[in-house]
This record gives sequence, C-alpha cells and structure tokens, in this order.
Amino acid sequence: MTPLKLYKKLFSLYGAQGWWPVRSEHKGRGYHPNEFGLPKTRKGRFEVCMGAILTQNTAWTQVEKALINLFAAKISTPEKILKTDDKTIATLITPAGYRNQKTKYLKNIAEWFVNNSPLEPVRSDLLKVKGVGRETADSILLYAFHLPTFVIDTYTKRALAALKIFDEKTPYETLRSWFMENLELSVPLFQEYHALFVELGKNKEYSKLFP
DNA sequence: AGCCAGGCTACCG
DNA sequence: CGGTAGCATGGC
Repeated sequence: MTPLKLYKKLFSLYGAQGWWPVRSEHKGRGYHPNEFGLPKTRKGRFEVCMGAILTQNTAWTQVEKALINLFAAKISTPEKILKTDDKTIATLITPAGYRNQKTKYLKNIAEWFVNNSPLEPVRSDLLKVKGVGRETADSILLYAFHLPTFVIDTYTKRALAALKIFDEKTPYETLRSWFMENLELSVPLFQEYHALFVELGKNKEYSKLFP
C-alpha cells in the first residue's frame, strides 16, 4: 500500500473534508470543503495557531467553545493574548481543558507569532516554543501558513497500524518522512489527507481500509 | 461510570 | 534514546 493509494481509498470513502475550520474568515461557518486558500489574513492565521494549541488531546467541539469565548471577549490577536491576564484567559478557554497549561502555551505561541509571522516560519523555530510539539507545529505550518508539511496524529498512527504498515510506536518523524518522501509536496493534498485520517478515526472505521 | 478527545512537558531509567 | 505521570473538561 503506497501513500497515494491509501489517500485515494480514504477520499473515496469520505470525500472532501474542508479542514481546518477558520471562523473569522468564513462567516463563522467552520469547515470550508474544497477551499484551500484560507486563512488569508493575519487574524485568520493566528486563529489557526490558537486552535492548534487548544485542540491538543481535546475534541474540536470543545475547542470551538473556547474560541467563541475568546472572540466574544475581543481576544483574537496575539497582542491581545499577551496583554490579557492568565486568569481571564484560563476562564475563557475552560471548555477545552488543561486551561492553565494552555493559557501559557497560548502566550508562548502569541509571542512567537509577533516575532516571526512577517517572515516565513521555520519548523525548528516553532518546535522551540514551549507547548508546541511536532503535531502542533506541523498543523500550524500546514493550515495557517500553507507550507507542505505532513501532520501525524493518533488516528494516523492507528490507521497505519491497522494496515500493518508501521506499528503504533513508530517515531513521528519516521511516519512523516514516509508520506513526504512518497507524495508530491502539495498543501491541498496534505491538508485533505490529514483530515481524512481524522474522519476515519472519529468513525473508527479502520476495517474499511481493507479490500 | 469509565474511557476517550485532532498532545506536550518534565522527568525517569 | 524510549516510557510514563500529570494536565482538565465534556460527551458518550
């Protein structure tokens, strides 16, 4: 099974997903299938960064509540995150869990964003930010900045394990390389592919991968 | 009523 | 390096 064949299999099962939801640029409607140009603005890019932190080990439905709380409080820029006290942010993001940790992480990514966003982001710099691991970094690069990096998450690992291509504890970088070395470096392809793995995982339909 | 969500850090051997 | 506790909340 090649990465491309697996992609085609998943796409035939679920079709276009429209990741990542960008509320501030999509009339608050969330997903936007077959639209790979979003976000287009600084605000939208930072929204994706916040979402990437907030969704760590957390269901997206909870993340949306946290984001809506932040927007309602007019906290939607890195500058505003940085000058709001921790307690206030923690309360607003409560639905997304780990509120104290994620408050610090949001401030860290806000500081990174202020200092780096005019330039093209570099993966190794992003990984130095406390609170940003490999998956979060790759999500930010791929969905906020449209750089062709492959995102590996729990569902991806489970799918590859179900297919017996790699076992569950294969290192992140090994899996990422397998995709990136065997596919064209395409942002729409990588965005859609990761989204399809999540859809598969949510539905727990790994058995459907077999002929 | 547990188990799991679109993980990461700190710390251990 | 690989392995694991702790972090928080809500849906099922």
